[in-house]
Order: sequence, then C-alpha cells, then structure tokens
Amino acid sequence: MYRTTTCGELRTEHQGKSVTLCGWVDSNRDFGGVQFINLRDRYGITQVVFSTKIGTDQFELARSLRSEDVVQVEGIVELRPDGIVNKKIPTGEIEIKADNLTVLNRSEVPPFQTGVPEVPAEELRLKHRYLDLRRPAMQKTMILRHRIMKVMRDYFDENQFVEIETPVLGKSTPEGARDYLVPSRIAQGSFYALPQSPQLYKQILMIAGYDRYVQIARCFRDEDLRADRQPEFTQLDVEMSFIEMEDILDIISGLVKRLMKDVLGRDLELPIPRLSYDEAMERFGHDAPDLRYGMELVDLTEIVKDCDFRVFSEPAQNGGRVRGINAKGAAEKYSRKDIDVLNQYVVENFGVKGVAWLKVDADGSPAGPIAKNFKPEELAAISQKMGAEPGDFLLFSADTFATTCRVLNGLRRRLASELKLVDPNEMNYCWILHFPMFDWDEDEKRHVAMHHPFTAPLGEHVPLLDTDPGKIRAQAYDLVLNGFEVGGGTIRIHDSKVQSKVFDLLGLSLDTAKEMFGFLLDALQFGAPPHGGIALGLDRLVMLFGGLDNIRDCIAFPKTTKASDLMTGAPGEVAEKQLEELGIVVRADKI
RNA sequence: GGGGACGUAGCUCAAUUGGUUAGAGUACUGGACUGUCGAUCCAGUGGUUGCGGGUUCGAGUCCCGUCGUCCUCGCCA
Repeated sequence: MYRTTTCGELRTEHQGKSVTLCGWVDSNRDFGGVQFINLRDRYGITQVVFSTKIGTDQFELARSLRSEDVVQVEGIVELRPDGIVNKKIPTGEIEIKADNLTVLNRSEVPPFQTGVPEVPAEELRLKHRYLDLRRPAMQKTMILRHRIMKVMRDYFDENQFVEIETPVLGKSTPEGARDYLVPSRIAQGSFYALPQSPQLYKQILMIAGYDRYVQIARCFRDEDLRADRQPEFTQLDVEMSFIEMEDILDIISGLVKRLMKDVLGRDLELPIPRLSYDEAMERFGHDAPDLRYGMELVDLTEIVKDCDFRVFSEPAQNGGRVRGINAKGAAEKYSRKDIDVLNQYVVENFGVKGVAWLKVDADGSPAGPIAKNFKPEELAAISQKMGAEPGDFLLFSADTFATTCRVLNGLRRRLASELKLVDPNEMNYCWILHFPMFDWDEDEKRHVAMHHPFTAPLGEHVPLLDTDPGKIRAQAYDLVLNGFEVGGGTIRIHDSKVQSKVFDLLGLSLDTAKEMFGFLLDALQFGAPPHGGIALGLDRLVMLFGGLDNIRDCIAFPKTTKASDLMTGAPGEVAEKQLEELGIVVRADKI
C-alpha cells in the first residue's frame, strides 16, 4: 500500500497516529539540523519534518528533495510546538515527524513553479498542461466541474430522465456553424461531420418515446475562438415530450436552484426573472443582458427628431434610432483622454464614426462639444428622460436600431466594468423569451432561421407566416447568467403544415430539406409527440460558477485561439499512407 | 479574413524612450544555519532580447516581413 492518508485530512485528533503519505514536494526549507518539506496532493498540503535522528543517509536524501519530486513518507502525526501553527492551511496545526522517506520519482526542474501566486504565461501553461493542472487553482476548477456534472446527473436521474449517448460521427447538415469533417476510408470522398449539437438525434429520441432525455455531450464547431468559445465544448443537452415552454423553464430553473445550493451553498429564489427578446434589446441592446447593474438604454428618437444636430436627426428621421445611457456620477472619472479611448473603442469595434457624449454640470445642464447643437428645451428633455443629475456622464448612439444596440451594449458593459458597478459575487439569472423566428440575410436576400428550422413559432404568430414573417416570435428561450448566454432552446414544430411553410420561407425546397435531414422528416411522420428542449453550455457554467474569466481555464486540455493544442501539437501532419488509405490527394501547390 | 496588445535569463518583470559590458526578484548550483512555512544569510551559474531582413556610427528600443500567445470585429442555426 502506497499511502494511508492524503495530504489534506490530518488534524489535531490524529495526534500520535502512524501514517504514510504520498505527494509532490511543494517546497523544502533546509535549516541545517532540521528540514521542513511541504508535501502536496490534490487534497492539500501537509508539513513533514526531518530531523537528524532519521539517520545520515535519509537526512541527506531529504536535503536533496526539490520541487515536484514525488515521494512517500512514513511518520507519526505530531502537534506543532506552541505558537507556530500555520493558519493558512487546514492541516496547519499538525506535522508529520518522518521516520522513512522513499523517493518515488525525481522531477526535472519544472518550467514554472506551481506553488507561487504568479500565474505563468498561458502559452507555457498550455504546453506543460500536466504541471498547470497540478496547480491548486486548476485542481479546484476541475473538481468544481465534476461537482456540477454530478449534481446535474443526479438531478435529472431523480426526475426520470434517461441519459442516452448520440454519435460523434454523424452527417453534415448545412445551416449553422462550420462542421469539423472526418473523411471516410470505406466510402472514399464521403465525410462524417462531428456534431455541432445532438439536436436532430434528440428529436428522434422523442419520437422513439424516451420522453425525458438528457446527455452531457461533446459538441464541435469549426469557427473562430474567443475567451468564452472553444471549438470543442460540452453541453448539457435536454429534450422532453408532451411539454410546453413552461415545463422546460421549470425543470431548468429547478436545476439551477439545485446547482446553486449543492455546488455553491447558496439559495436561489425562484422564479428566475423573464424578459422578452424585444424588451431586452430595447432596454439593454443585447439578448444576454447583464442585470447586475442598471444603466439601461433610453430612447431619445422622438426628442431629437427635429433638432439641428444632423448626426442625431438624420437617423431619427430615416427609420433609425437615437438612444443613450447614463453613467451615474461618472463625469469626473472620464477625462477627455479617457473619452478618446472610448471613442477609439467604438470606432474600432462597431464601425461607427464615434460616440457623442454630454456631462451634466453642477447646475444640472448637460455640457460638451455637441451641446451647442441643441435648443435648451431639447437638452432639458434629454436630461429629463435620462434621469440626468449633476455629475452624470451621458453617452449616445444614433444609427440603425441594430447598431445602437451593439454600440450601447458595448459601452454599457465597458463602463460598468471600469466603474466597478458589478458585484463579482452576485449570480444573476434571467430568461430571455420569444426570440425572432427569422433573421434577414442581407447578402442572400432571404430569411434564415435564428435557431434552427424546426423551431415552433408562438401559437398566435402562426398566421404571420403568410403575411409578415419578420414579425414572428418563436417559442425560443435563452438562459442568461451575469450577461453570458449559458443556455438556449426551443419548442419544436410537430405540425407538418407549419413545417413546410417554414421551409418555404427559408427558401428550402422539400427536396433540399429531405436531402439535408430527410431522416428527421421521415421520423416526424411516425407519431412525433409535441416536444422541445434546451442545451446549457457546461464550460461557461463552470467559468461563471468558478468566478473565472475565460473558458480555457475550465477545460482540462483546451485549444489556443488558433485551435491548436500546444501540449500534443494537434492538429498535426499525418503519414502519406494514412492519406492514401482515405483517398485524399494533397495538391502539389499546397505542399 | 480584418483590427489591436504582447514576445528580454528556466519563470515573473525592468532597461531613464536610439547610446558603455542588457539588470532585479525568483528558480537552479555550492556554502552557513535546529522551528520554518513565499524561511533567512553568503557566493555562483544562467541571455542568438521569438525568428529573418532593413534603417543607423550605434537597435531590446525605429521600419518591413514572419512565427507564436492573448483580446476583439466578422463568424458562432
């Protein structure tokens, strides 16, 4: 037996106990006649004391220990002498008086130290991920991730859900993200696609009668990466039959409450607040608003419609919008230089000419370079509508509705962060409901599905399929946590007439649709129950539950922004023979 | 595909804005020390300043290219 005890569990009540510990050397403090080794494993750190009484050979061996050496220590649990307890660690009241030391394995000098506060460069961490994952902060996150998955599985099991695995090698279905493709050796020239989500399979499972399905599923999307986006990610995937939207919201609300309780030990009051998509865009300019702070968007279109300031009046008269946000009391925190930075930010990120702003003077009147363009009563109206008080900082966007949304959402988030309006401990959930059914694709001059082509419209909007599809709102819902979309789902269409109309609007002929997902269309004709579902992004949930700011820290072996794995070198070249077997010919000009 | 930041000792960073032999902390090596816990003290090793060009009397510093990491727009049903 290698060990009797981990490095995190010994306390004063174990005094006198004979134990054997294994772990990695965290530090070695050598005092000549006595040495202290901090021994680390994933459970914690325990101090081991070596005195000269152990014998010269063993003492010299202990002296030779260096960071990350793997050792086994036999010894007796002793209380530390009076007054020299280490309050920083849970085992700080005891230590192990070593009787025997075995070096199980030496470590090379590590490329970075695991036990210091400084976090090494991410490139280095990813290259030596085995060392990075040894850092207590990473171990905490991996264990948090496990806890969340465990609570999820228990919760769904208790609610009669069945976890069913769906294939990783599937069929490419266009629309949506770019697929990762896997060439078929047996059918040369044909390809499998890795799933972007188990969407179609889980609908098939509903038709097959598994009325409550769940899966913690790996999904793949070959798109560019972000701080909160990886090409390979994990979803909690759920689908239910004989249900309406409310049933999905209920079951997921219950899950979230349970996660808050069991993982974070915190209470979550239900119901989770709800906003319609239209309201979210109106009040926050985004479909995943962060509700931990105010600074809501205020519409000023009517007020400025006939003003002399053409930057405002032109969009207002031409179907656009003029809106603003009020950063309360922030006027003095933003110098002209700071505002230049904000201006540069909106120019670079949103392709607009700049940001218009006003600061509210002590007498309550808005001032700034653009103020002279307005009549006093216009300024007063703007001021009143925005609830402006002395010291407030007002920012404006005048453009199309969509652009004002993007600009003001960006500014709202940025200012909230800079002004520290966010309580980092708050966990703020909301549901966003009734997403538009279709987006208008300006390039292709056609409607595209906002979610997927099987999303059901709101019942009362079905007639609009024939008259005004752009106005249709879908039975689609997103779960938002602290301004991040952590989940989304829809109720599916199970009426074939409605389904054909939707295909029509999307410009999909029945033949094309059949070619793309004929198997689902077939299945829908053999007794499909009313059904719907949702998927939650597990990696993002872990990120938010762990108070982290990037998704790579929540994934054991993540990819870089160029989608490579710095540890293994994937993606890598393969032998010519492998390509030959797959019938893949590399073009000469690419070699 | 576009925009931006960064790249200096094993690691984390500095280098007075183009000027002497590129420094510090830490790690590492050797030494001292019997109660430390990010131990301390003494000494030492350690550099193709990512790579390739260019400008200059002179480049870590400026310019061009390239590679890598990160942030971001597009993209992500």
